[in-house]
Amino acid sequence: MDSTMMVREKKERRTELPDLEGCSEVTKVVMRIAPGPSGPLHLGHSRVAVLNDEYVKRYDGRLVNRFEDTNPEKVDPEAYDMIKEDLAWLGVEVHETVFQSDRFPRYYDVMRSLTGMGHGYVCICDSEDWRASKVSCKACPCRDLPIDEQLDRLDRFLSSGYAAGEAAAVIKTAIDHPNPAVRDFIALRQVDHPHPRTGDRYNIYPMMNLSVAVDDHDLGMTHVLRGKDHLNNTHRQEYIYGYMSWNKPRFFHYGLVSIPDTILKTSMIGNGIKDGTYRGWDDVRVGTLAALRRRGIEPDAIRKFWSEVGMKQVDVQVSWDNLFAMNRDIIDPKAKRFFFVPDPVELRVRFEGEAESSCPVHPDSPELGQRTHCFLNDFLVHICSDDMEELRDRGMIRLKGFCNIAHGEELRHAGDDMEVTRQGVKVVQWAPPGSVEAEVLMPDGETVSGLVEPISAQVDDMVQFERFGFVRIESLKPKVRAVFAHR
RNA sequence: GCUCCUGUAGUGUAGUCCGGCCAAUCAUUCCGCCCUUUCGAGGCGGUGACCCGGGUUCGAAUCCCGGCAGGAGCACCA
Repeated sequence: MDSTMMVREKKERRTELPDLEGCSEVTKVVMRIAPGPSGPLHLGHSRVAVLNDEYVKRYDGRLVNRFEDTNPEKVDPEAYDMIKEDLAWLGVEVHETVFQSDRFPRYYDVMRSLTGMGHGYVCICDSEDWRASKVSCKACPCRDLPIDEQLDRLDRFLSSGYAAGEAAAVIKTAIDHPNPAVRDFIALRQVDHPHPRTGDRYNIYPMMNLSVAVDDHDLGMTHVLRGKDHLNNTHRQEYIYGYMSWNKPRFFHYGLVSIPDTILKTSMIGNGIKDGTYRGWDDVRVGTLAALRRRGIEPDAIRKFWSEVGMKQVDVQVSWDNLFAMNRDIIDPKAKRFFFVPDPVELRVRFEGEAESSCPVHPDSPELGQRTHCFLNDFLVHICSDDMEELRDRGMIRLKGFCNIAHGEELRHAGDDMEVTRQGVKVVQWAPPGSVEAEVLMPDGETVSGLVEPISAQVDDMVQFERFGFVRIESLKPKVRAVFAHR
């Protein structure tokens, strides 16, 4: 029998997203990502960016990046560019960029229409009272005033005729809606705080349910992907679609993401930077894309990762192991190998004669050549203190690609018979003469110091420090500095 | 409290709509072994899951009912 028939073909790992419903019913798929510019993107944000981008590419659609900068107190002016960089790095192709802060008059117009149709009101009640009447399904005194009066109030409100916080424009849903989270919601509020992009030209700001519904409609969204924390917002926005007789996009809600021991909250990271806990947005301890980039995580690993997680409504607790495994698949074939010796100790070796060491730059790619070093008589190299202990305990160790070292009266070159490795002698990395100081920044923020052989790599390259892990080279001079990715 | 959503191995995921081909897929993790001058890669094998209880049915991860558990929302944040 043909032996190849016995071998079961390895199934390809499927990371394909399921088809998106409703794509056949529209002429052109239009989707969006809607970041709030309060900081750069983190791993959590990358999920919706990747999913939208994947679908838009699959269906040859259009992707809009809409900056949701409707809360002037939360906007970080630098975030606009940081987010653009993050998206570009991820390989997300944005066809159009929209700023909500350019569209305030449009939101006012829609609110006027809604109010004119009797679907909105301007409430001047104390906010506590308004909320309290809502939970007991009762209309506040403002809600049922005649439309003319509501329109007068709205004009006054829009021309700053009220003090900040005194009035708010509200959209009616059903005051006795069984779901308290869906009853009447605020659409416009007054904030006397300058906006990074519009200064003090406007002080009436839309709440997301108004601006999002208006924009999703105006920009022709066919499919909207969002976290399930927006489930009730979707219900609220559906009232606006209904009142305005707009076609609704299809909505999809995916579950929330958490990653053990990882901070994925922009505000928390921002605070940590302010109080000095973190060194910046790319501090390796945080979950920003900037930090992951610095650690040598490839955008394609992130894309594959989210494609596999998909869009289920269940909350997911994802683990770094899965992401790292995907990253390793990508970088392993192209990462040059070098010896890095953490916690180095001297190894003075008695030797007479000439020898040359030789290790492949990459074990699976011989064409990349060898790393070689020449030795004449007694020599001095460095090995890791743990391996020195092993040498003492066992009496022998092998310097990878070079020779065996025996520990007797003195340390001596013990030939390079590789048979010893079959007897359990450890093969270790070592730092030849001419090695330079190196520091590896670990994910916990600590630094591991040591020696690294002269390396033929460039800044930003991913390399593997043998028996240590994959690292990204951050600088080569005056000393080698690298950032740890994963084993 | 109210409303909504969801429950497949440690983790992620396939299967659930249209019951049988599911003694449940793939990946990762962990543990062995093989290979390899790395604790990387590769190969082989193993541990490990349909939340619980009823019902319908010849047959249920899949349909129905009831529990239970987890999550989200009830903001002049997004």
